Amino acid sequence: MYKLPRGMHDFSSENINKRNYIINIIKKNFEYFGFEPIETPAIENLSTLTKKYGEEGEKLIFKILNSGDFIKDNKSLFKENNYKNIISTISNKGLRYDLTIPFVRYVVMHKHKIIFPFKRYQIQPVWRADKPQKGRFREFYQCDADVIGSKYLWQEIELIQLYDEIFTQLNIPILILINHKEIITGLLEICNIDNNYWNNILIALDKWYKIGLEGVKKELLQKGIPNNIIKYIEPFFLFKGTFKEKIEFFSKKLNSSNKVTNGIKDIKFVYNKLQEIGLNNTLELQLNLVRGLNYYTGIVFEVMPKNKNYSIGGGGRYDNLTHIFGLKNISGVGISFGLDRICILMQELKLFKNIIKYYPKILFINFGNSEAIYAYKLIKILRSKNISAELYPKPIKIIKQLKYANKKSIPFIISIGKKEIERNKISIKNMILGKENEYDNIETLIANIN
RNA sequence: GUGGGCGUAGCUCAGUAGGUUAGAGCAUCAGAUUGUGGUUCUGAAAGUCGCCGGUUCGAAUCCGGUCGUCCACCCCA
Repeated sequence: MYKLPRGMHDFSSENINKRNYIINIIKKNFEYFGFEPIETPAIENLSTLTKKYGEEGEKLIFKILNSGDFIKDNKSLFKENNYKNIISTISNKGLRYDLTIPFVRYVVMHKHKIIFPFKRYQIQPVWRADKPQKGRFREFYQCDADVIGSKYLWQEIELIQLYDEIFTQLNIPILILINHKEIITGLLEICNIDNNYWNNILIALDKWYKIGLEGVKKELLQKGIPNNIIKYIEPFFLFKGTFKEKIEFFSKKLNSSNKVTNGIKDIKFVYNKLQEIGLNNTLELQLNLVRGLNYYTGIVFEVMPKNKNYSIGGGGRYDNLTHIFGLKNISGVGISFGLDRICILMQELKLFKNIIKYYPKILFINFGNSEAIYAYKLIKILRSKNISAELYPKPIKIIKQLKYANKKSIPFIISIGKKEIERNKISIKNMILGKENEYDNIETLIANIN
């Protein structure tokens, strides 16, 4: 039998309808918030894709083989046994890995005609050659909204409102976690922790909600972080309290660091303004929220469904991303929605109940060629009035045709046979109530079924 | 990239001390005197037991490999 390549999935129309429902709400709000759509190609040059991702990321990029007979021209190539050289000779293109890098590339390429700050959104699939597991596929959609060219915190405030609004409309109660990169790095500086340890510490912290405090401590010890340092930083991550109490605690204990002070100032600003504007969901300061080791530079956020411990969205500010593409001093901030996980979650929460199936509303029974012509004249009128209608393609037994309607949950059946044509009536059956009605013309029928 | 579970009909699964012709339910298709559904009844079709190789007189069953899948780890811009 046929198999799909690893990590690839077909989507049924039911899936698509559900996904479109979510996408429509996201898109609508993106646009209400002033973001404009762009699309970029699935394939980018490897030189573009590998600008930021580093060693680990590069392994996860799907590479596309160059066309032509590259063996003929590089006879000695495979004898070298150097994987990197071989790859760079036989492949210079790859599938995009995320939407941010192509976006930054887009901004740099089109900067002459872009009005800054540039607010764009992008909803497209990305591909990663990762080993698939729960909620992780090799092809999946990202929904990103980014602002580039403004470093003011009002952008952060707006993006949090965007999260708040969209998840409210999707009926998903969430927790919006927020943190600032400089609070953590400042803390690490105060502890005099060797730079070489930073990555390991950040990675361990990022797993907090997954493996818990003990897990994080264990991993830190394993990575060679001295126990006294763990003891020192522990209270900051354990501190329980309201948003305000946390801010006070951190700024009092860590005021020796400019970075921390700066980070707290930003967080405070965002928090206070949002309090005044008002949010439907809870905003929480969470020091162990890390996200993107060398990517984000300022405020970072993450969205978790209430009472679940996984993320369905995240983002943050990145100051140096355009820099690597040669565009200096341009700050960006963005958020992303995990479409597939949101879909799985909504299924779990049974939030798809009210989504209309896109099956035709009316099925015409096929009685034969001459009756079908008569039917099609009515179908044309119905379709022009935005009522979906179809004719059963074969003049087979009526029982069969009705069974088909049943299976597809088509609510109405119109039978135009010799009887009806002779009497100049239209007979429509409501499949839910089991009742049949007759109308003199299609206009009164339309008026009555709505 | 590392480790583990799983792979039998379209779907959910039975089926091992290795032994004739591999089963069930649901779904599908056909019929129950030809213009009205969901029920019921009868019947049919459907599988190279993921694939390749090995052990054996004989393999769905044991062994090796491979592909797919699920889970955990690594990582997640």
